[in-house]
Amino acid sequence: MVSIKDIAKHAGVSISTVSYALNGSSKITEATSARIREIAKELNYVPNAAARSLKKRETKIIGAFLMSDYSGNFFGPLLQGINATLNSTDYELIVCNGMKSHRFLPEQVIDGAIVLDWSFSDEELIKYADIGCKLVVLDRELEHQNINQVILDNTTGSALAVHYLLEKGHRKLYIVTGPDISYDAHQRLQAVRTAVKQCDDIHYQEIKGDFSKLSGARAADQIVKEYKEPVAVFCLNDEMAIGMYDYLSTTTYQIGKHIHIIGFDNIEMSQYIMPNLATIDYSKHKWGALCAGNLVKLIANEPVTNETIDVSLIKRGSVQ
Amino acid sequence: MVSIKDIAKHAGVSISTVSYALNGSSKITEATSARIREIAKELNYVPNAAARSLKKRETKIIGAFLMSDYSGNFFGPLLQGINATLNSTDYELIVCNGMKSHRFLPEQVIDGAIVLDWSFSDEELIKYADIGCKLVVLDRELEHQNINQVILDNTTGSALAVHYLLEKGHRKLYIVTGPDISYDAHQRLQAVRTAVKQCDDIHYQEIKGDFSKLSGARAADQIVKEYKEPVAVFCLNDEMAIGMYDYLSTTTYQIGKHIHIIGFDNIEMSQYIMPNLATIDYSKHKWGALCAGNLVKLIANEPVTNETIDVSLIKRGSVQ
DNA sequence: ATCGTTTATCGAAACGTTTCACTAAAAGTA
DNA sequence: TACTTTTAGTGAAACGTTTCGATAAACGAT
Repeated sequence: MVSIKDIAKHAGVSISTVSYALNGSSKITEATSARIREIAKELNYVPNAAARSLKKRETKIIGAFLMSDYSGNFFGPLLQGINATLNSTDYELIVCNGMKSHRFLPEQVIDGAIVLDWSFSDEELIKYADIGCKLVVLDRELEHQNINQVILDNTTGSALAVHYLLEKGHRKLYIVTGPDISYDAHQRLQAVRTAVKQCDDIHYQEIKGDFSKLSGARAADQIVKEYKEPVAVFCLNDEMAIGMYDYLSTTTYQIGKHIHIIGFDNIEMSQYIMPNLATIDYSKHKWGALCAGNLVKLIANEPVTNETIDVSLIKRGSVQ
Repeated sequence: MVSIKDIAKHAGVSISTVSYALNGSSKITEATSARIREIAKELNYVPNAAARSLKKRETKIIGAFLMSDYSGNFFGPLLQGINATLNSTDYELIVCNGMKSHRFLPEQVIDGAIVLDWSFSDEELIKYADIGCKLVVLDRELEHQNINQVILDNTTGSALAVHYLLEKGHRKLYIVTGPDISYDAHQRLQAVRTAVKQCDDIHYQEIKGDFSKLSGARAADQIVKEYKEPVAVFCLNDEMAIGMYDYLSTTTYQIGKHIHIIGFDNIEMSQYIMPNLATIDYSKHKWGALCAGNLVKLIANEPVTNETIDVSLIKRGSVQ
């Protein structure tokens, strides 16, 4: 592997001169600078990232830690938003997943991270922040010098969904919950309970879910077994709603007639399945752009403030 | 940041002893080894990745370079397959995208890469392979000591699709092509031409596409404008077929009746849209697992052979 | 007791950069 | 001319590891 040292030898200058020249320092005269660049190109020189980051204590890489299964529907637009912002900086993005890559944070493989991943505990993230890691969290609230939050307005979202169902006259409500560790699931559920508490003439029942299609299908199974009259179901994310569609397509129950369903997230699929899935929408692109921008500022020690992403109701055929 | 040096000081030993101890060398007596580990834990020591990889010339990270827009439908299962294999090794995966991260290869940020990304030219990849990068390519053929191929059987796939349409009695065929730079698009198109050449009683027409939904919608627009009798369309990927669905839903033309459509890839969405999209399937999970396995072997300088992934026809309602 | 072996530890070099402090020559100033 | 200032370049230390070769102590065998 050709190093700066080889270039120095070829050019008959010191290695520091090469370093300065290659980094465009004005200390070096244009003539030698050009000659050095020339030689570097000839030798196919490429800087060694490890050496550079060892010395400079930065890598110009930021990581996105996303919940683990790459079920892309949800993350695609978010990552696009992140990249849209990052493209005008000198940072680049890597997407990480799985417990093993947690090491990237303390080992300084990356300069900062965007976290939407329950496999990190709050304690773990704080530990990393304590040793200087810069983090933007999308799925929890954490007050720390080195942590910024950009979170969804889950509370409003849930309220919108529940009120929509009530408005439509539904009085028999099911809710399919999310995993216990998920902050979003927790917030959404709390808001549902608050909204429901205000009406006393309704039948309300919670079914345990975990944000997966499969758990949505299971919930549908339970609902079908107990079925007596039309019901409305609020799935705490679209993925579970789709699982419910899957299951119901094997039965005679019709969505939008016997069973009314609303989801949360407005993933791409929700406007393709039939009937289209009513849901809670928010701009994933904007979310990504915002968190990336904040992370870059955080790394540069510029002031940043926590943000909340607005949500809105999307009425579609699955709720009549 | 606490380093091995701090531990050495605290333990009253040399830094080499600490290094050996932490790496579990048998040279160090268990007693001191334990004491050193103890101290390391107390001080919250974490190794510095840059320093280590500078010295060891490896990072234990492998990169997946995927075509750039994270439209997850396609890549999700592939990445899951890759991770399934990698989980039993000491490598971990990062997903990279965009021109900027090309640097990861020559700068030795990663030990190897899986490439499915037309933003790399063949020449560029060969240049990297020449300087020692280990690569598995999924979207081209490249013979090189440091490159392994795991590619799709596009030819069979296209033939299956065309014959299916012919079998169903269709004689007016459209094909929506892919981007010029894509090897897959190219191979699929060639196979279509070969298949079509064998029949002389058919009307055959190519429409330019680029694998995006939008280009599918545009193609649909053109087809509708020329419409006289029922036609069959082979979109070279599912994404474009879905764009076609989008467009046609704004018209009175019905899929499976006026316009028959088959795609390629069998992405998740294709079994949710109505009518379900006929397509060419292959196991993305297996594809991922295979290429990851080969890459790990390649890095370890074990022998690997190029592979081809089998494809199969999936008949669905979009073709009658 | 003596000599060779093994064992536990250490010192120092090396990986490829960046950057501070320095120097010699050139240029500017009075 | 004699002085200061600027310019262009150099040397060496440092970043945090790993690892080779050396060393001293402990151990066995004779």
